Amino acid sequence: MEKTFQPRDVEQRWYQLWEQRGYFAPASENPKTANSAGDPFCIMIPPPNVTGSLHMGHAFQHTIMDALTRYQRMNGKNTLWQVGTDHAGIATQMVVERKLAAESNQSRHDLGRDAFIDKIWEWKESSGGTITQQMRRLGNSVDWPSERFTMDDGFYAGVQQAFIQLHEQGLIYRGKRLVNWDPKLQTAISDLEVENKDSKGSMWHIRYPLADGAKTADGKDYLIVATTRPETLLGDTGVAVNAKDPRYKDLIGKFITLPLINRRIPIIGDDHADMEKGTGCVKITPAHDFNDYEVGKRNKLSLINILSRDGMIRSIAEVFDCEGNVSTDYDNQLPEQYAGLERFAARKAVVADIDALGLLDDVKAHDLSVPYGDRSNVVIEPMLTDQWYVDAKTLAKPAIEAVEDGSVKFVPKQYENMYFSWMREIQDWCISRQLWWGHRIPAWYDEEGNVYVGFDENNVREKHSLASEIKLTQDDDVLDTWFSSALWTFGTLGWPEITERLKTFHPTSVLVTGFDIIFFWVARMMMMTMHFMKDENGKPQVPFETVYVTGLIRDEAGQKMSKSKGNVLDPLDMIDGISLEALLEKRTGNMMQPHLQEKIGKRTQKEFPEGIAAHGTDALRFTLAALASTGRDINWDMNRLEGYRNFCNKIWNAARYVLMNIEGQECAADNSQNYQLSLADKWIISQLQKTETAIRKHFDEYRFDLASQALYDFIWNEYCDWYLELSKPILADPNASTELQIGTRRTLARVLEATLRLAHPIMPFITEEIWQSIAPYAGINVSSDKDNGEEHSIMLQAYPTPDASKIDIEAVADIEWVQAVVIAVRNIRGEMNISPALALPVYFSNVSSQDQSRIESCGQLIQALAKVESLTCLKVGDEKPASATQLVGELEIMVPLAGFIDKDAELARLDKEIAKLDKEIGRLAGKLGNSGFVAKAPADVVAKEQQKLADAEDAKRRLQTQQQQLDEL
RNA sequence: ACGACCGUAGCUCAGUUGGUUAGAGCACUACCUUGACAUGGUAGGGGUCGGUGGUUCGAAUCCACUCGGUCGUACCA
Repeated sequence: MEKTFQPRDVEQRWYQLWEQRGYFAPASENPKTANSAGDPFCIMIPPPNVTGSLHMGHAFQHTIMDALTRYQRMNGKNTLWQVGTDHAGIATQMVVERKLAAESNQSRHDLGRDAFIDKIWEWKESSGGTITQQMRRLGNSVDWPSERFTMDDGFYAGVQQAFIQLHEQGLIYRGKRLVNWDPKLQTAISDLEVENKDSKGSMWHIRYPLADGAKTADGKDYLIVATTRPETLLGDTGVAVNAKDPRYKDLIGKFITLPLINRRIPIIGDDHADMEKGTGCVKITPAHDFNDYEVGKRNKLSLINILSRDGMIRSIAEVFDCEGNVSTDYDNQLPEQYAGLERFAARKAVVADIDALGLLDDVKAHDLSVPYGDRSNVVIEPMLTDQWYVDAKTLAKPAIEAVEDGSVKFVPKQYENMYFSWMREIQDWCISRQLWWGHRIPAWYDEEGNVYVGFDENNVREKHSLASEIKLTQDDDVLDTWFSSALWTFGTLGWPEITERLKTFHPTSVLVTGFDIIFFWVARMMMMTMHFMKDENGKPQVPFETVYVTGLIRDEAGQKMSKSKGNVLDPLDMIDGISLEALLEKRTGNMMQPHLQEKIGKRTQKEFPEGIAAHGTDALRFTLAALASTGRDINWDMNRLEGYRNFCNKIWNAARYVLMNIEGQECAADNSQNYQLSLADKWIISQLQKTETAIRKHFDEYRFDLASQALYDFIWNEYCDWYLELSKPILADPNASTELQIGTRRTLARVLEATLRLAHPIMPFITEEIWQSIAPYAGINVSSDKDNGEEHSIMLQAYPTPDASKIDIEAVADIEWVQAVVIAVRNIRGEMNISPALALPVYFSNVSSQDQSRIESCGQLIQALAKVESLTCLKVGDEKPASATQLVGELEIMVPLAGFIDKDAELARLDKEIAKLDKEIGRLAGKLGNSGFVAKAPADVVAKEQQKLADAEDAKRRLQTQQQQLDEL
């Protein structure tokens, strides 16, 4: 074995082997294991965006999913980790558009829809594999042969089926509504994709002249409305006042002459107008504001759309009545000076013209939050368009109940509130998008505008008995990407076909995802799945039983990782390492905002002056697991990664030690040899059982941080620090019995072997690599026997199960005593600055019979671990040498001064010890002196405290005696 | 404005239903190349658990208020 662990050498070798041998497939589909396949366990991957590459958040979630999958696979479950990618409508379309523009200076319109979609597929074939390769590097045990893509034929058919069925059931409808419109991408987006940003703007107060000579109560011939978007006045169809407002209530039913355009619009009474707020008068623009839209509907106001789809002022407005039908109630001519003006330029022009007319009453600075498209980063415009909607309220009902009654559980639980709050106020879901890349809406229109829904044109004609001469055209729009990913859990398993997999693995077991997509994805999967999937009794099936919600991975300063901040870390760079030059290129090359380049470069240089060292996949995974306390964001810490890389090396070297000592030696692998277990053997075996219990519990409770901690603690602080050291004196002792040495070798091998299995779900590679060498010494045959098809991998071994009968309480107590004595001697050595090379004579006094027998049975261990030259027990009455003293319970441990201990140093050390005890005694005495405590605290607690006080007082007394004696010398 | 979460050692984080002297890793100090490992060993230093008040015999833990931070939702004529 190499002296240090070299992850690069082992990782890919094992991954390829696992994949080739089909170890990731469900046991039920492997002829060798089909009969013994246990209960199903299934995780659906949140499909990564096909345009993307894996970031630290993926690495984190994938580590958790893989750990769960491997853990359950080793527990004998029939496991499936279903993999796939999402077509990511807008994102992918934008990537390919940009590429097209860069390469041939063409737009997608130059190319045409079909040719453009071909381009996307080409691009997907050539670059869509990035993620899957990265997942292989992370060791993810996903079932590759069944990988799905949301635009695959089978999945596509499922999406169409879902749409058609929902439409037939009246749960999908088409309507003219206000939507969030992205003028740059020219599509509707959902309000979840809108990001509200605070900004400083103005509030313009505008005079609206009253028509027909009407006057306000105080004699004015105008009303004042306030607005942050003055250009929308071109679309005003009313002014609202509160019907209770004494200032204006008499004006209700009268009219305003809209400035600039001389449109005669009614004054209406509506509660939307708040008497306390502003002037009490509100301009109503139903086609360009969500609140006004509702007011308009209530008051039967017309809708006037003044904007084109790209956010320019139209020359001719679109006028509709309150039902959305084309109307001639108003003149559709808009002032020509604004025609074709971009909306923000129009704002300026309108304000200037109003001012010129003397109608600008006031302008005030105003803080407001402005909606931006999260992809396009332009201001979103409420826009009146025809769109398809899902009746979300109906679908949400059972989905809410499933969480209420515990059919679906969130971990941590508090996310259920977030889910409820959204689901209970859910609005109908706009599912059409004006894009080319996606699932095209399976709806056709005849020339009268009648809609027919079906799988394809023929199917539609047949279904509706349409003559072949009737011309049909398919809807141009595609479905929201989340519509298809809402079908993910059952669509990937073959639905609408009822496949074996669907029957076996649905509902799935656990969903691992970020809190940021609970609304986007989790809630929608709940709605769709429960609508389409029913069990044999017709009861809706949930998509998954548990939702494990992860936090975000942030940088070390708690900042979100983003390209524009230049603080993004690539998980593969943690694994393989990267030079500073390459990292700089990665962070600053090909930037959308070149002006940030210098800042990011400097920051990177400062943070990683040497680049990043290679740490290996196992260290990365262990770090992520160790930081995964539930539901909390993680501030990434390179130092922890380094610490856990060292941990990998520690395991490696422990294995090296074990192999060095068992190779070519008898270790009772097949139990054909007699062996005897030492106290140390029994102790480490006991500790192993406890660790197994703890780690299983932690996995079952999704506490990967605690599982990692328990593993780390056992391997480093028990197995390496103590057990390996305890094994040395036995193996090195020429007088030790053969049986005892065999027992030690056997324990070295078997405990390590079990520990590797314990660690495997988190650290798959290093455990497999070592396991292959160690397992034969633990009685496991690992050679591939092609004839009977036997193949061995730690992946397919059983997860360790604790055996309470192997816990030897006495051995544990004995070794803990040994540890205490060894630490006592080491403490003296350390505090007295005695060279570790120097073997010390040690005296014991106040020796109980139990101490006596322990000294006899374990003296050799103490000598070896504390570097002690001789052990001498003093009898009662024997004169104690002048020495440095430590206490282990009643037992006094002494290292004589002669030769190596400075008297003053020892006196000072005793002072320190006594001061510590004094503090303790004071605290305990105070507590026990409190009558309330003694009277009310449980008896065992009081007794415990009393014992502690007595022990501390006794220890103090003896240290003081010691101090006195020393002082008198 | 409302809600959720967070605030524990220099840094990143644990701390189970209230009950040893509040833990870990990294960093720090001293000593050490000892035959698994210097990506290491041994010993040590470091925290009034954001603040105030309360409940309790006892509070990092429960309650109220408060300060700071993150996120979400709402409002924004």
